[in-house]
Amino acid sequence: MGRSDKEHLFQLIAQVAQAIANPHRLELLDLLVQAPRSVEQLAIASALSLANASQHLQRLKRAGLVIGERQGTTIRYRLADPGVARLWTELRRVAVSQLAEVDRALDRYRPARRRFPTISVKDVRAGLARGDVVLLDARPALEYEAGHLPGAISIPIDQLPRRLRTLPKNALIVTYCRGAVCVDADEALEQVLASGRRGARLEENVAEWSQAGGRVEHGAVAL
Amino acid sequence: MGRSDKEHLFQLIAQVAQAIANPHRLELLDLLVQAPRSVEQLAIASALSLANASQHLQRLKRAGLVIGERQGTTIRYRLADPGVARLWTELRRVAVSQLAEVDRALDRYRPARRRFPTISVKDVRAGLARGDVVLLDARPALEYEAGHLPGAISIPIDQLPRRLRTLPKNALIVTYCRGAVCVDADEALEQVLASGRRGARLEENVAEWSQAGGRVEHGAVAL
DNA sequence: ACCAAACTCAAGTAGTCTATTGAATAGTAA
DNA sequence: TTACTATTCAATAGACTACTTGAGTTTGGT
Repeated sequence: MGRSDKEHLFQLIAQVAQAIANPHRLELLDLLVQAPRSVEQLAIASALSLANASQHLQRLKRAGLVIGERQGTTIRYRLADPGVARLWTELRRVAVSQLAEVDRALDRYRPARRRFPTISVKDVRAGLARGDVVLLDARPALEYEAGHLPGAISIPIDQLPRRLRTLPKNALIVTYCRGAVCVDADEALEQVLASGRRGARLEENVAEWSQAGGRVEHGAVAL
Repeated sequence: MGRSDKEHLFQLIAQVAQAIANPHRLELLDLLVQAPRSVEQLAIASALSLANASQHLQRLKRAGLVIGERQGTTIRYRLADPGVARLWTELRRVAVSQLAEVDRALDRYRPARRRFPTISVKDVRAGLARGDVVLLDARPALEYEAGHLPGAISIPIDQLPRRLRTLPKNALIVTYCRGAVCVDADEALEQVLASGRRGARLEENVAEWSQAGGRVEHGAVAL
């Protein structure tokens, strides 16, 4: 139990940090927080070459952050533990609050984020209980099926233009997506507001909702 | 708001992760979670050369994780935000729970950790309220002064042999130190138990106690 | 048995990170 | 001014990391 044991311990913990110390691997994690996926799906979603995505995923696997399971001919990767989602959330929070540069990058990526109203988890819960809030999940159907907020309806952002008119006129339409580093809910909210409806954005994602004690529903899109 | 803005955003967040992706910088952070210190103090405590410690600290500063303030001739580094301590805690938790290798390294660094009884924050609170628990802070006095659990007494591990007899015989002696990656509380507990007293170790450190809603006391050693 | 699909592996190059050394700077004290 | 202390800076060699390309492996279908 000397210094070399201590160094070894910190060395191992640092290896986990190294695994998340790469922008592409963070994007892969952010995708996997939403839903398990195959290597090819992940490569496409993150605009990586197949071999590159595979290698990044293996690095995450070696660090114990994700698990890859063979399902017939494909390999399905998923988060190894909900703690991994918490780690990613905490990293994002620190980065956003401590580096002004990250805040500026967020403004560039999500130019509308300060213009639009936001709403808290607590107020959404109350609104759902009263029945005067409609929760709109703007993510791809795949992610909605893997887990969504109770009572949320699935309208992937690319389907919203033709399904906008099905939304009630008198409710508050609350949009959400993958969370702080995702624009889908912003774009959905833009269309909602442009249609004359009232709306707000929930900043949290499904993982954060769940961490805040919220129940998560699974299963197919209700039609 | 295209892919390049998204890539830039992930790039910046990854820079924060890179800052913690080094064993020496993690050790520096672990020290700074306990108390602010000068470059020289940090270099000595982490067994780094002065120039090397300085460079690592600057990297942490650039990532917004620590702040360095000139105080006369020395520069005092401290955590930039309590969120940084949470990030380090979360990283440690994920590493310990997901990598069996980390668990083994912990066993080597803290061989007694499974032999000795542990106690939860909740039970310590109750025991303190009843008055049948003595809380022993085994860290250096500097760290005790920067913040300790309410009612804890300071007996740095190197002073324990000669102050052991001042501890009551009939109370439960609960030891704590910097947390999961620190052996001081183990060593203190070993001596406490060897003296025929009852004892237990608190795994949490001051930062985690505080995150769990506990109050933290500041100020000099009570004699 | 053979083929195709979905991944993984190996090797190479360009780029990045680390620790050390010795020099430079900013405050303090005489 | 000068000397001294605490810290930072600059340069460098050696060690890792990332992405690409092309070849290899495993599974399922025909």
